[in-house]
Amino acid sequence: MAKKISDEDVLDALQGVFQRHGYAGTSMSLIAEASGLGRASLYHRFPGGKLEIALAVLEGAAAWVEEHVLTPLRSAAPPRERVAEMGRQISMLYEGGRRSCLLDALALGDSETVLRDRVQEATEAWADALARTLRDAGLAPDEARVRAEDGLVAIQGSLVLARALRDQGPFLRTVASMEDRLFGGIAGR
Amino acid sequence: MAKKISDEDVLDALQGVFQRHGYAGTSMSLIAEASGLGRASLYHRFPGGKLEIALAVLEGAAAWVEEHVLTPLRSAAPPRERVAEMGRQISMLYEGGRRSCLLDALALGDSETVLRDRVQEATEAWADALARTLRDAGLAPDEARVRAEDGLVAIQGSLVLARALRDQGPFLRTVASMEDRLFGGIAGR
DNA sequence: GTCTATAGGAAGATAGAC
DNA sequence: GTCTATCTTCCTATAGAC
Repeated sequence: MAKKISDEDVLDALQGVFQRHGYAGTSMSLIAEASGLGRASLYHRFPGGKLEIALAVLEGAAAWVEEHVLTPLRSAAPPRERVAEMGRQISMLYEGGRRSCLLDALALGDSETVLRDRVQEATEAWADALARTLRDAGLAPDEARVRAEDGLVAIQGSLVLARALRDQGPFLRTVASMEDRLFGGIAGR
Repeated sequence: MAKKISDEDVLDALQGVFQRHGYAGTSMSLIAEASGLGRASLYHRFPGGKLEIALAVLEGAAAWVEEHVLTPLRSAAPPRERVAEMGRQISMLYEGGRRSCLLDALALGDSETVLRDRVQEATEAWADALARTLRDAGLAPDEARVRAEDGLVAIQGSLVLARALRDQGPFLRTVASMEDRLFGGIAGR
C-alpha cells in the first residue's frame, strides 16, 4: 500500500493529457486514467484538485525547459550552437510537431488566472534567455528582444499550424531555419 | 414570440465565446448567456447541440475570412496590396491580438473529428489563397507555398504569444512586417 | 420560437474503510 | 497511500406549456 508511483512519474504522464485536451478539456477521470491512480488518491496528493495538478504539470514542464533549453541558452557556447541545441531539445519536447505546447493549451481564454500567470512567467523566461543569447551574438538589446519573440512566435505558430494541417512540415521547417531567422543579417560568430 | 434574434447574430455573439474558452471549455450555459437565448431554444435551432453550434460558428468565421481575406487575396490588385489588405482585415478579426484564433481554439487536442476536419479545410484554403498571391508576385510554386505557411505560422504564433505575454506587441509587429516577411528578397511589384 | 421544468449523466470533490 | 462509495454541482439534452 506504499507509494507506488512517484509524483514525477504522475506529472510526466499527465503532461500529454493537458497538451492534448487543454485545461478545460482535461477531467479528473482522464487524469486518473492516465496516471493510473484513483480519483481519491489524486486528491490526497494534490488537495487543490485539478488546478493544483495543472500547476504542478506546468511547473514540471518549466523545469524541463529550464534544464534542457534555457540553461544551454545561457551557456558560454557560441550563440549559434546554443540556438541549435534549443532546436534539438524542442524537437524532442514537441515530438517533431505532433504535440501542442502547454503555453498554448493552458492559457486558452478564461483559464484560471494563476495558471495564466505562470504561463506568462515561463514565456518571459524563455524570451529573456533567447534575447540574451542574441545579445551575446552582437545584437542590440531591443533588436535581440524582438528577434527572440519572433523566434517564439515561429515555434508556437508552427505548432498551431502543424496541428491544424495535421502535417509536421511547418514545425520541422521552422526548427530547421531557426538559426537563419534569429541570426539573419549579422556575423553571428 | 416570433424569432427575435437571427442565427447570424447568435453566431456572431458566440464566436468570441469559443475563441476564449475553446470547444471543451464552452458550455451550453455560456452559449445561452452570450446569445441571450434559453438553452432549450438553442436546441430548437441547433438540434445537434454544442457540436452543431461550434460548426456553425466556425462556418460563419470561415465565411467572414472568405469574404474579407481570401477574396482580396485572389483579386487582381498588386500582390503587396493584397497582403496589406489581409493585414488590415485580420487586425480587425483578432482585435489587434486580443482575441485567439478559432483555428487554434477549436483544434485543440481531441476535439471532435468533424471540427478538426473543418479547421484543416479552412487553414488549407487560407494557405492556398496566400500562396497564389505569392506566385502572382513571381515566386516559384514550392517557394510560394512555404512562404504562405510561414505567414500563417507568424500570425498564429503571434496570437499565442500575445495571449501568453498579455501583450499585443508580437501580433502588431507581425502584421506590420508581414509584407517584408512574404516578399523579402523579390521584386514584388 | 421561446420559455420553465426536469431527466440523466458526468464533473469536481470528500468521507471513511483498509 | 490507496481504494470504494458518495455528495453536490454542473452539464447536455429533452418534454411540454405558451
